[in-house]
Amino acid sequence: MSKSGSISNSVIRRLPRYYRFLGELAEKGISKISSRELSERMKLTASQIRQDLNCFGGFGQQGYGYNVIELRDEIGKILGVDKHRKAILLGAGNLGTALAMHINFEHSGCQLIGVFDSNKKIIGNPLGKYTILDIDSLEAFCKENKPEIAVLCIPKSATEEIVERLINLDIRCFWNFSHYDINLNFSDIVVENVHLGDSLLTLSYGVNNRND
Amino acid sequence: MSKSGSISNSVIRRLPRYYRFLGELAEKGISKISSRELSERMKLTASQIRQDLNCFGGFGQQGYGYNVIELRDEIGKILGVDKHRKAILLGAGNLGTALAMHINFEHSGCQLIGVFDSNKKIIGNPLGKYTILDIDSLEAFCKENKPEIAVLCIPKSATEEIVERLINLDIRCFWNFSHYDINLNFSDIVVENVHLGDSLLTLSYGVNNRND
DNA sequence: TAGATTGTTAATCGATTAACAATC
DNA sequence: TAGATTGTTAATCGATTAACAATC
Repeated sequence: MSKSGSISNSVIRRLPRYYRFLGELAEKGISKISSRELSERMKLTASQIRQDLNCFGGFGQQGYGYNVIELRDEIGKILGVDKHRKAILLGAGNLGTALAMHINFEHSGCQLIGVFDSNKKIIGNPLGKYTILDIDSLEAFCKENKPEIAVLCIPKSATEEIVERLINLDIRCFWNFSHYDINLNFSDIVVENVHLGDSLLTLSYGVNNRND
Repeated sequence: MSKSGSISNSVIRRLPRYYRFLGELAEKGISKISSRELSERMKLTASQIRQDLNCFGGFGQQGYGYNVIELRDEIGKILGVDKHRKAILLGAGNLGTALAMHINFEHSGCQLIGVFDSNKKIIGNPLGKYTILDIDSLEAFCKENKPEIAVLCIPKSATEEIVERLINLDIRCFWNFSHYDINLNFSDIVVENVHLGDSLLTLSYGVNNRND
């Protein structure tokens, strides 16, 4: 899909934001945009935008700029939003509930097919369009449904054991909200960590050093 | 507090992780660590650790290494975990609830003093140790309590207006979970964005390109 | 055609890694 | 003292920015 072998992480992390901004432009009915215009809206340089996009191909037209919808769709394809990869969510606490209810998995290339918890008091309860499943049925469920992605909203203490079980079930992709640093000796593993505690501490640093 | 004028963002973003790892080492009763040992546990280079730490001062001892508790405490001070900056949370939906219940604000230099929502049906309800306050009382509350930080767990559509109100109330620090890109013409503003949608798309890219 | 704007190469800047003298 | 490991300088690497020829 990409021009060269591998794309730098810095570029990849900017793609979702391009995708989002272009989507908003399209909604506003703007059909054409130049790298300069886009750079002003996104507060980055036109050079960077052109460099980033050219990692994947020449999506623009000289003298004109970029077609908003076309470019958005191309970036969507690069991100894989058109895919339907099966995902399961572990941990139906407040955070797990928030994600299951409000994250648009379908528009992000995923299909959330099951929500698990270990708390007998909530197993069987509805959670939006899901029913909370017993973590004890994880193995049976995965063998039947073969999810590829696990969303981890479980406490740190439970994570190591759960990750091992998930690895044994051939799950290699993790959206990790637990405080546990997933660190495995598998080469083709994909982990996206969202460490909210670290994020708040980063804000705290900023708050305490905002006149530097 | 810092040796030189300003510390690079890359360094700052690693500090919370150092803080966390050192805390875990301390809990395990490990009192001394070298940059090499720490680098192996954290999967980064010893050079980088020494460079990072020396942005703030010489915390180690040649021939010995670093005292775990001492170093942790120093990094804590740099991050401002000993502060008690007042914060308010806007939006008591699933995500706001998750944060109010599970984030340890006190250990991150903050003090959560109020939770607001606009939904009349939930105003007055308890939320952990808080009572959900009416967003209409935001101005009165802030004038009396003078919070410095706002945690935004509100929908994108509401964010622009709320941010303007918060700015007028002298709030300059934002932990932003809304999909709205805060982009203001104030120089001393601090924003930590947590864009969960972007995060999932980044994972999606990884899932779809994991053999590159 | 002239003007605009891309795609791409070259220059700059910053961050990471390596090396080593200082020193505990 | 000898060994270990830091603090710090120098070298390398990668990412961003600038410049400009290609071209619509």
